[in-house]
Amino acid sequence: MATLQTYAALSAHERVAVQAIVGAPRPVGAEGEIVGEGEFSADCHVLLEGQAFRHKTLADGRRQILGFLVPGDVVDLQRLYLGVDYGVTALTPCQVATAPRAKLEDLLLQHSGLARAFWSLVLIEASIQRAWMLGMGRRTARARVAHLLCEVFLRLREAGLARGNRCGFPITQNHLADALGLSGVHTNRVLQALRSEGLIALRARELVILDWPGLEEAAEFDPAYLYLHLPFAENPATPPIAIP
Amino acid sequence: MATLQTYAALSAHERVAVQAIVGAPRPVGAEGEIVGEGEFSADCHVLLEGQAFRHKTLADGRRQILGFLVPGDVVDLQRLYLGVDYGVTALTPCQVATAPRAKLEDLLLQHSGLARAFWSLVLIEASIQRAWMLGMGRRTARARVAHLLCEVFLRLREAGLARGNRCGFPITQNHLADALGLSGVHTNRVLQALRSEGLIALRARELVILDWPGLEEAAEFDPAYLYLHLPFAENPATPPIAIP
DNA sequence: CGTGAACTTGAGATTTCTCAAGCGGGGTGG
DNA sequence: CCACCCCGCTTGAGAAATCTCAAGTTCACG
Repeated sequence: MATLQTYAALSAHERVAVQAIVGAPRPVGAEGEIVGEGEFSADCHVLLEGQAFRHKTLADGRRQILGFLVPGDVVDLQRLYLGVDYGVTALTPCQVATAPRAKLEDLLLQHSGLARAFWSLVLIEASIQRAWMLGMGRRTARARVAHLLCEVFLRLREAGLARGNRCGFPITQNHLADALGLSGVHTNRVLQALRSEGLIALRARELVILDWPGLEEAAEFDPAYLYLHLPFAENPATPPIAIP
Repeated sequence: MATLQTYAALSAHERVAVQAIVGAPRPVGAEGEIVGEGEFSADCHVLLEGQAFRHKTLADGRRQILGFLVPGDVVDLQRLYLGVDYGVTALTPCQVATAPRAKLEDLLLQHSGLARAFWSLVLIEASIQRAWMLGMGRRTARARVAHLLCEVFLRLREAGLARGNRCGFPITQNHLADALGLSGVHTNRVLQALRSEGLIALRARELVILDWPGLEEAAEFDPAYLYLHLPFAENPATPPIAIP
């Protein structure tokens, strides 16, 4: 809800209308399946708490991660008019709310503010997908890794999950590899390079941005494609905090 | 319009309403810019005739093609609520219609059939993008090339631009390379392999599918993600036509 | 303390890239 | 009507990036 309101001013009436169709949150454990790959459901889902990722798998088991979800993201808006052709898996314990597809459709037809907000959500999702395509097709491994770290950090911060220049980071190196189209080994080596250059610290499921401008430069990162509505400063402060 | 109706039954009233806001078609020559990268416009555009592609470019000039457009596709639906973060370039001479963004938005709020049709368009576009991500991240060069050929052929056929097992193919090998995240040289070598295996013939801007089942297998292709509304047979016939 | 998942490291194998040069055909101006 | 030219395609060969396989190592957790 917080997220929806970011993309369009919702009237009190609209907020109530949404709450009226949303079912009780369902908890999903870490590693748990939020949506099975290709699974049917009469409900759309919203991630209220926790982090998750969307993925597709090839016949031989190779997996591609299609995106990471943070609290406030709609898990399977695609179901509004089509089926779902991917799976969604929890990275941390999650709370997932449901909304019946048909009722959600009615809501969008009746409330222009909601329609606008949901349109923005899909369009931004598509925009992020295009940024990933550019990265996988044309960026070096180093730039790709750096770019994804920038993206995840900003999105987590927008979701209120960062403290200063650090955030929880439940994404393993193999997840990163599957998201970037790299092998786990190579991803590991690139991360070590970024660490040794003093750009980041990453361990124990926590990411620390040590040099944001440097990381942005390594990634050729421009946050425009995320369409963030930054209530904070444009860039995360690179704080005068000593490396632990 | 033909395309829109594919995804939702439109009433006569709705069809008239769309036609009322669409401006005169604008011709764009081959290689011409339909939408400049990041360019502002108060109009959304529809490709009426011709073929085109969406692309993004990195600072050093490396280009990633994000998708190919066939007649009936909306060029920049993203403009409905966001700006556009890519360019669109014509592959062949095109006719492009315009619709003022604000009027299009009103239309979608007033006509549920239109809303449904346009929602389907974005959702399918996003689905295709995910399929490309899977390919770029996790498929071999050979499977990637084969997959794209399958996709383009089916989409052109749906647009009425194929005759039997052949279609015009204005996409150069460098375009394919930029779409697949490969180099031009390597793309060339993969195409030669597909030719020598008797799967395709590709020359003089025409693609001939010689062995559809074989090509599908090479690509691990499943057309579900295209959400085609095939009025024809499920698969293109692999005809008993001799290789020219 | 024991354990397992995640992370590291090394080394050789592949894929894919880059550079560089030549070929071909169909479009066009003479 | 034909020769020329350019763009797209083809080929070769060495270089670079990345992968795979196979062992460790570390650390959070029970």
